[in-house]
Amino acid sequence: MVEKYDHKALEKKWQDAWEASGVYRAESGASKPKKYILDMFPYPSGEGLHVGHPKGYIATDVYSRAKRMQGFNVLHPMGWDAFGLPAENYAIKMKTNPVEMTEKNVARYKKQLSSIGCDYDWTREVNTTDPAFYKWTQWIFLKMFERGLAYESYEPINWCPTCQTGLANEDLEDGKCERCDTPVEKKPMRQWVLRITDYANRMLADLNTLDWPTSIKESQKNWIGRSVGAEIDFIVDGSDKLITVFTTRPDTLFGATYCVLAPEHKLVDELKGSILNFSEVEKYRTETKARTEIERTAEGREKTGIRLEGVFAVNPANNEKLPIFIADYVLGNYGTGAVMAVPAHDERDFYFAKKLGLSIKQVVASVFVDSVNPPKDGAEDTIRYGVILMIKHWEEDKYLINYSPKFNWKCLFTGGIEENEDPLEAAVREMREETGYQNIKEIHYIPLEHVDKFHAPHKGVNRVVYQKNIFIQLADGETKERSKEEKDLHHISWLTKEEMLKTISLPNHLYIFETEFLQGRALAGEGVLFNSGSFDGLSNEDAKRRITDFVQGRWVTKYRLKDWVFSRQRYWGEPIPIIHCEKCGVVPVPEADLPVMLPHVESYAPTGTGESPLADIAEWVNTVCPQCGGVGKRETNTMPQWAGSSWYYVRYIDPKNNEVLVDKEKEKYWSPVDMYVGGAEHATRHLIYARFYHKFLHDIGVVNYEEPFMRLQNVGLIMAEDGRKMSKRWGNVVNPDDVIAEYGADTLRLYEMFMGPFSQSVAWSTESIIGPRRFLERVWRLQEKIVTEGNQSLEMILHKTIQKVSEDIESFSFNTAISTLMILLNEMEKVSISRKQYEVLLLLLAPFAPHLTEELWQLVANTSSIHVSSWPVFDATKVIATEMTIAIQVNGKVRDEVVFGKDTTDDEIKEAVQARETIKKWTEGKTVKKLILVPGRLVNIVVTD
RNA sequence: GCUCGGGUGGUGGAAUGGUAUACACAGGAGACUUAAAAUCUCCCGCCGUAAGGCUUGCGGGUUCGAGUCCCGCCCCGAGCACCA
Repeated sequence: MVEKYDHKALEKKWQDAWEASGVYRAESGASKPKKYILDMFPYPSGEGLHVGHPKGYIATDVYSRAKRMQGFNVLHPMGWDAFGLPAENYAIKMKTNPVEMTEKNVARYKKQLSSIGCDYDWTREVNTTDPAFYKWTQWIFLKMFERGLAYESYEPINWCPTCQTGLANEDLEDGKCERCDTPVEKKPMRQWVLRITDYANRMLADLNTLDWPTSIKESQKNWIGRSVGAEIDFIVDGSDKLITVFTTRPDTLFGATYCVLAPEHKLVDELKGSILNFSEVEKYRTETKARTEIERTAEGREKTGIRLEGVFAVNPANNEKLPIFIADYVLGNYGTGAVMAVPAHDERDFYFAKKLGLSIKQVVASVFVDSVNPPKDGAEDTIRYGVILMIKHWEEDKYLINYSPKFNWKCLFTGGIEENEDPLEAAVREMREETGYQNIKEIHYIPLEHVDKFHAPHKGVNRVVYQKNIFIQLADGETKERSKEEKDLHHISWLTKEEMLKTISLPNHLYIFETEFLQGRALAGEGVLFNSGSFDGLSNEDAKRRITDFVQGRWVTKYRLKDWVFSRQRYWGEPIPIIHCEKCGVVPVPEADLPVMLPHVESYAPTGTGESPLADIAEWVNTVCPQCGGVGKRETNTMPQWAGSSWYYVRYIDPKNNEVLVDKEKEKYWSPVDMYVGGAEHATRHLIYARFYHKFLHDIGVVNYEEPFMRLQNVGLIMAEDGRKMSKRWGNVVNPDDVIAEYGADTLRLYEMFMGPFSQSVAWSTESIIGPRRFLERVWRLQEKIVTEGNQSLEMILHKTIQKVSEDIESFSFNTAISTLMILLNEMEKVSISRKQYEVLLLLLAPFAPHLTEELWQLVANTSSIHVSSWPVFDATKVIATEMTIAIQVNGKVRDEVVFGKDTTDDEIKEAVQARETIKKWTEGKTVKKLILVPGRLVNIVVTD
């Protein structure tokens, strides 16, 4: 009888032993292939960990242990992202020093991580608040400054009135501060900005080289927001001023009916003298400024704007004079801050034009291709002009449907326009011929023309018909008798609007009918040009370039991504290493003087003046200008929390180097990160910034590779049992210390990996954790069953398990790896096992349950650690089956199964399955039409009556 | 609105176009026990006494065969969004 599984004693024992022996230390420059496995380092908060936090750390621990056993030199470090607002706010609230507080929190985090059994190489620990570390954060800033990538700006930025600091675009969520949910204001102030937009294109292009989740790549694509279009100059009539617009639809230039400037556009001031209603314009601009971003972009908000009276823009395509507006639906900080408005083909311009009664001119026609008689390749295109009529009843809200039995169409009425005929006349003529009705109360164009394309078989040509769509309301029910031919061709009846929508069978006719009821719509899609001078008939895609060239426009690429607002008016961050000198201006701190230490202050509270608390410390602020030796003042803004986290992973490679940021040879060996694990919420923040930093470091020769993280896995949240997020506020937090005390670290680890797919969020279950615990106890008790001669039939499942567990760990499918181990255990319990067989189970389980397996490993007479032992090798010859189970289907339904020897021929199988009584029952009296045999799997007998 | 990802038992979930519901939890029955816990054995998608039928959000399609592929819709989650 063996001892009971005592997780408490055993976990403590091995954690101490591992620490003493340093088994997890990574050695640079070893001859072995490397794996760099990384967690997103935590911000050590005062609240400690809940069970959700370690999920990702357990995963990298499992992965790194497996990789070490598979013969890799593994780097698996951990550190602390300790600067930032939460620590500072907490320090203010608790009236403590953030430095001391950080030390205390780090110690607590480290203890908790160790109690989970994580295999970190603590000799490489980094901390962003350590001057020896932030020296290099400042150094990178200096290098960016040198290259013009860090610059001062006075543009209005996002200001959080609660946190009392400026914020980057990335720090907002729906126009609110991501930290405290306060709506941000626009505040003009001096700030430091990083030119991240210079890297937009490379960051977008290189996404293709990364093995990252699609969702993260998509988020980054959306965030960078590339769009390709044209810049086109409109001359302001009677002046030398130009309005340069950016558009992705230069093909619609002939349809431009007005121009819109952003309210803050500088041209408004330049044209002041010519604008007749300037005071009104000023009023509108003031109102706009007062609106927050949220108000301005609120869903469904009516478009507002005001015309600049007395000035006109000239459309370079046709020299038409167009009115100019300012409107806040045009943004000052995107494109050129000015647009050409094409209401027929842009939804926003359409609503604005409708509201202000501006003209709408269609220049692109949708093309509808007939599905029954599509145009034939090689046949000649002939152009025709036609009308399509929507006819309304003289009293009721009913419409005339045209049923053609010959073609089986249920549609509107159509006809051709004869030479020199007015389309409206043609419409009336066709109506009288086809319906017999005579008198008209109202007739108007439905404001969207389109093109129909089909093949006319009797002529052998393809027809391209430009259709004008026309609405007619009858005056009365007077009819004239139609010809027999017309009567046969057009069966007519009155339907309600709803019935029409259900009945009309041609998509183009349905489209016309709907358009009339919407009172027009913007056509944003593809089509062919008309009303566009010599460009008529071109596809709009072809027309884009040609019209841009025609008006000497420039083909350009724009990004949604904004430059990174990099200064914070707060205490707890890296000081920006800049000195302001009255004589020399902005002067960088010499490299030799780094780090610029963060001084101790009496009060950390933000000043709210746009200056950080550092500004109050005269002895720190006042310094000497390194250039002229005169009076200098230090920059008092600090860096955002993201600064340190944008490059920390490089420092783990060479954490103690005082000469350079990282030794380039060591960097070459360890980089890039092979596996990076963390939350999806970092998609458009940390993961964008770090890629930008890395590319910069590559450009200045500090690192060897273009991208920092080759593979990324997202960790799904662990929710509380009530389905909500775990939070003090809800009182639903589960503390890992309690779980470890009751079930042990190995059970916690196994359970968190078994809960479900790794990247998916799941609710914690107090009930389910018992499963993994029972499993470990059964593994523990299995040692009693070891005999000298193990069961040979076990070899097959053993090797299948080796293969499956290896693959599943590689793909982060830990839940199925564990279920495979459970299946193996179920099988092993049924038979006698050898020591070697038991050891395979232990080795495969070791990454998940490091303590238990280490103990058992040494109990069954091994002396070295299981965690430096070799991973079991999969032997394909061991999994060749001697027999196969064949399922028998009749018409796709499983009716029986039979076991055959592996050498049974196909013909033997086919014969045998049909001879079975269980199958005859289903095939009797029927003809076997077909027999499908899937080797090693099934037979499907297809029968008919 | 655009772009992704997803929808399978009571629950968490599994499934290269080839026996849907593996593995686990919960539940039920039994064994051991004075008893309970722990452990072990068996049952466990739905309808049906059974034979059998039905079942992967809904509706179509391709196929000998569809959770898986294609088309249309509904719902949930994520990112972007007055971005011209």
